[in-house]
Amino acid sequence: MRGKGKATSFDIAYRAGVSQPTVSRALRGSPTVNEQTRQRILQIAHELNYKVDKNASNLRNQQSGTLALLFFEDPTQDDSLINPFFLSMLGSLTRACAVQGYDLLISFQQLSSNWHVEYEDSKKADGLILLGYGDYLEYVSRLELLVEQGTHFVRWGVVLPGQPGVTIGCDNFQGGRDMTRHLLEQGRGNIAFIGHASEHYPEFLERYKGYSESLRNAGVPVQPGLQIDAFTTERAGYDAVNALIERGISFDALFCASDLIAIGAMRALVDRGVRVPQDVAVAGFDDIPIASFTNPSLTTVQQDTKAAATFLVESLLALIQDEPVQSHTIPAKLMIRQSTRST
Amino acid sequence: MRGKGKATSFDIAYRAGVSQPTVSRALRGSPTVNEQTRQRILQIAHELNYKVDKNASNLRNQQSGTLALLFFEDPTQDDSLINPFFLSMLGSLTRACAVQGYDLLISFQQLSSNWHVEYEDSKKADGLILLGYGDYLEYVSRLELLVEQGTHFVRWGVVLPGQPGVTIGCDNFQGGRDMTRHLLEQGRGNIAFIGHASEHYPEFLERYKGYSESLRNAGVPVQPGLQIDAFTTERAGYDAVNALIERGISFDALFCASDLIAIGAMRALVDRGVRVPQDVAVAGFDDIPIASFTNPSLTTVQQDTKAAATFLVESLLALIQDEPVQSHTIPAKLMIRQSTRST
DNA sequence: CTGAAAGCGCTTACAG
DNA sequence: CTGAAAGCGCTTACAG
Repeated sequence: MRGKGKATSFDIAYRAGVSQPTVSRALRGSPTVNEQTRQRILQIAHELNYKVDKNASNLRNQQSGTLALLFFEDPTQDDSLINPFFLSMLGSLTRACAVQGYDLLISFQQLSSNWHVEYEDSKKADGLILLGYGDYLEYVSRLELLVEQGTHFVRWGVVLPGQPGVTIGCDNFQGGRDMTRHLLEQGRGNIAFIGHASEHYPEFLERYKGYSESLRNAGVPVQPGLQIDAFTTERAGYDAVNALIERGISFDALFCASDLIAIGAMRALVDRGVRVPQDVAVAGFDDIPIASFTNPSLTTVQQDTKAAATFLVESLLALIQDEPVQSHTIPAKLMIRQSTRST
Repeated sequence: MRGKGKATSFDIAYRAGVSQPTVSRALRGSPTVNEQTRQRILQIAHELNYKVDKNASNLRNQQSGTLALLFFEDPTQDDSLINPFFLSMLGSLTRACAVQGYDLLISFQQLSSNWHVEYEDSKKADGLILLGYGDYLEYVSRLELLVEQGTHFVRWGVVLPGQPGVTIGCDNFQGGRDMTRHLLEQGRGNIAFIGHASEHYPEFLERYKGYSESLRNAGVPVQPGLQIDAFTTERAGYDAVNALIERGISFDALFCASDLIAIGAMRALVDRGVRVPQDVAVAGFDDIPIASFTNPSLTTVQQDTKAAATFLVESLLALIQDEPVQSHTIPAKLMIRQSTRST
């Protein structure tokens, strides 16, 4: 049935005894095609295992039916260190795209590369989804450039006033606040915060601000010495806890800015014979799949990746259709497990 | 500088005072273009922020410059349960594609869908990379169909004789054998195997066969009661250990067919007050990033995802160029950590 | 070294 | 309801 090349709409037209444009119309569900004719065409298309050539239709339509996910990371990061949270996002995004009939092109970018000019221009994608970690202050200027260029994009991050483009994010502040309140309720008075708390990492900063607010509300002083920088890796969490202990800071709870940090932190505690949660409660952020299977299971803040992906994709498609789109914050949800049980 | 639409090669030709084909040649590095002319064209292209329209060039070239990663899974799987091992593979694949100048289109497929006919036909991808888990016997017939159709594809899995298509896989047998020998050397005599051991899941089966061989070599009888089915999730590992204990089977080591299973298994042991590794040694397979941060750190078998991705992509590109390609097995590497320390 | 021409496979006004 | 025509932006023989 199939010759050397794949069947084209001309092949179908020939067999159906109609013109090629009629085939195109029938296949695209145009209401102007006679129902019998359409049925015949669909039948033949099926027999020939015909698929519309996307390159041709996209060229003609000046679009691609594809969204590009640009996952960017610091150059220092290793492939295998990708935060499982982003994997969940990736899975959810792929599904959200499929629901809308779009393909997802994925590209891992170093922050150093010029990802911000590559994609839409080459017409491979109708819009960009930006996801990842790295120094916000370094890439915010690129966001401005994207806006200037008229590139369609959405990003996952913290919604800030005056920010270029559309951002979808979880309510990091609320998550940080709720978690800290929970720790206080469990009778913990010396809560350390492990993670960066600067404008370079706005998500972590928001979590820290939520933490600070809850402390203040409870009349507990916010001690700068209880905060220690860490990137979102197990290694960083491990090292941070050791550094904290070596500084001679005493604490009875660790609020870690991510689950990976928390897992590394728990490990450091255990290695020093500190019991979790009896001696020190540990909490994370993200609710990665492994969080309920650590030992003890990890109390954390859930970011709803399914909702996030749906918002990201729908917002991007709206942008592509020149509809007005607002940044949006998704509520965070406390997941209380064993690692913060009362003493 | 830029009007309503993006710049095309005609815009550049106009400004450079040459014909459009010359622009195309200059941009593609044809040696027949005058060097001065080329420089002028490159300069103008840069000024106009020109990018070749991939839809047009792909249509003309009858190719896409894109590889599609079809990640398939059982319908029961949840987005968030994707094995971190596949994330590592994904990261490595993306990089391997980038090295070759290809984009990677990613698609999550249910085993039930007809992923095997969608991609190459619609010219969105020049070839397919198949990755995932699920019942091998269910999809092997689809592989045959792919071969029949002349679809270019490679898959990650177990290399078996007479198998359709090209397969790249890790040496699961060797990994299983080495790990079991290690456990025996640590003085463990009652090693349970947690994971499916049937032809439906060839990777697990190979690991089980390696396990069996090491036992036999050591004169230890292979007891069917010491094997218990489990999919590759923490939950399955957790449940399997409980089932094993409730069956009244005694064991002093668990060789888990994946790290996720091992993590769930360790959790189940701890919940019952069994000490790891003092009472029971636990080993996994995959060496996912978290393996070195579990408590105790997890002894496991490393699959080299960077090598795997390189083989997969290079093999696929060779297939696309109609070069002969062989299936290939990559050595597995023992990673000994705390969870299997001698008692 | 360069240009005029053809064509990749589709979609959509336009005409009937 | 359907067809003839144009054109999306490129690449590559072919001719000079």
